[in-house]
Amino acid sequence: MDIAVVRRFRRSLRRLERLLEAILRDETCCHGVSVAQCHALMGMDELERPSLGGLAVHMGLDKSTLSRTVDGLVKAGLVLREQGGVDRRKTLLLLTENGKALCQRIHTDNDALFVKVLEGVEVASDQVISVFEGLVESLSRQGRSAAQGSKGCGAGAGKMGPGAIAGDSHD
Amino acid sequence: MDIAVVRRFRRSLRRLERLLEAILRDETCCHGVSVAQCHALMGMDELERPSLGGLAVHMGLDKSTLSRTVDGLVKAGLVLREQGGVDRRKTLLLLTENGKALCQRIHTDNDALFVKVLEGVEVASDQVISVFEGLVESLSRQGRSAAQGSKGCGAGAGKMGPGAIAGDSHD
DNA sequence: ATGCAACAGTTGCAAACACCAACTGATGGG
DNA sequence: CCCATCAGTTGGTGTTTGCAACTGTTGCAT
Repeated sequence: MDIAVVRRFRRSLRRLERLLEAILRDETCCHGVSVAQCHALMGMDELERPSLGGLAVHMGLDKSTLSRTVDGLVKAGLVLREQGGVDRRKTLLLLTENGKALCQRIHTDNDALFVKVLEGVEVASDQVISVFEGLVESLSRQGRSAAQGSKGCGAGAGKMGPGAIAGDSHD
Repeated sequence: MDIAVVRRFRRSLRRLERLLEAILRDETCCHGVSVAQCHALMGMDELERPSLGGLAVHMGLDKSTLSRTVDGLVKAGLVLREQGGVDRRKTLLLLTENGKALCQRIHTDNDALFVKVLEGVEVASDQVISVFEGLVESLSRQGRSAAQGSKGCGAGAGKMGPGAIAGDSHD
């Protein structure tokens, strides 16, 4: 494979990283909640009454990190911790009415933004998305052996080859 | 445009964000320098003896942030601050021999990783890259027009740094 | 030349986010 | 009954970031 092509790709990826970073940093961004909180909200929206640990795995975060993030959401009245199930260790997370409403608003806004983004690409949107999904999928596979090796980072699987790939990616 | 398609895209984007976050966090990642430092190194490799401010704009970072990041690189003997040009306010940044060598290593490793990633996608690599570049480009445009007014987006001049963008995207 | 606005960079300060380690309480096998 | 294990919380720490304030430089206009 042509190295120049790879370099182009990596450069674009760096650019995307910075763009996302900048976009995320905007305060109007999440209608009052922080970025991490917003992500957690989206995660809860995707899963069905997840446990804290389950959501942490889903999001690739440490449970302690998520625990604190959820604290904020609970304080803001957007999320409830539901205890007292069969297993009293578990807390299930669920959105309050306000939480659901906020999710809706966030979705609406972001859908609008990304419709524009997708329309701004010359290629047909479904194609763009297919390629993008394929890319993320592949990165996920490759990245697993590269990054996940170092420590038990959430999802048990891990297996970890001895740091073989040392992939920075953040280059 | 079909909303379901947009949602799929957004979900993939969230996933990518988490993946990058996780990969970047790997300590073997940057051969001893931090992620931000590594990015700065790459930026200096792309530009020709940039000033601190110039690199900050290029990277979409506040000059203060970059100043501190560069501090670390200078301490590590990877970068030199070159003063005393025509304009004595400016400091030009340049890589030392060690810095250049590190850049090389980082490039080599990452090229290897992303060759694998690209090979793992079913579509031809040049196509993947074209689509990806188009996407990043479009996001950059949309992001820019979206807000621009909200805050001083770092490097004053505005001119087009990937600075302030109002949309969430971090959803 | 002098005075002043704009610029380049540094430093002080605070916030967000992440991880690991240590801890508490609940579960369940031996 | 005891102890390893699991779920979640809390304490501590590090990185990364931005804004505000400050120093020194430059250049323009008076």
